[in-house]
Amino acid sequence: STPYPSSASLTGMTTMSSNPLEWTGQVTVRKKRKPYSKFQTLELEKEFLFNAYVSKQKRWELARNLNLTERQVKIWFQNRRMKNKKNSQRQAAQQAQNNNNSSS
Amino acid sequence: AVMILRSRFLDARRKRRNFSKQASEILNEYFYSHLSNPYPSEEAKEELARKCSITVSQVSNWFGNKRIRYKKNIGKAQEEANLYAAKKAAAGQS
DNA sequence: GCATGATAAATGAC
DNA sequence: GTCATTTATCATGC
Repeated sequence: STPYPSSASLTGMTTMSSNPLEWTGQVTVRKKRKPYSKFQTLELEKEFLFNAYVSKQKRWELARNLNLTERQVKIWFQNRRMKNKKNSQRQAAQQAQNNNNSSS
Repeated sequence: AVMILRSRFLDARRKRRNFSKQASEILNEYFYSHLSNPYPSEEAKEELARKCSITVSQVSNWFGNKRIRYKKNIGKAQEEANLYAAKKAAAGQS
């Protein structure tokens, strides 16, 4: 259950004896991560406050106003929801820890 | 703007601490003993988290950073790899 | 001054 | 859609 297709046969490393670790090879060419501007992040956060799930119409508007692609807006909301979830879990764990300490 | 400032205080990077020597030892031993597939299962992550006294997310962060930084150092010194490889060999002796 | 841990964009599996 | 990742970047430790 590896995250990426480990087809090591495409770069001709079949007879490479020095490095047999297939997981070190990245197959796909991914675009470089580029941090968003303060304005872009702020506008996205404001919309996220209204609803964590953005409609296709709203997504199109955000993409045009913030000079982003619809795919970038979609992924931003996905990542933002994961961040929210993670923070909720963190707070829940912290609260449980506090309850344990107070009950002892 | 207020939310940005608030998020700065919730940002764990503001209060980052290095892991203990024992924790780093445990994580490195697992990494180099599973070098062919350094992707611990959820159960393995939980066990590592307990042994290291850190959270599962911190274990995931550590392996993510370790994998990418190991990959970038292939072809360079990598004496750390040799160190743990020797340690593993010594442990495997009869 | 880099080493290190955590987070922010971006991808792919499912 | 979620979610475990990869990767660059950030912020800190020392």
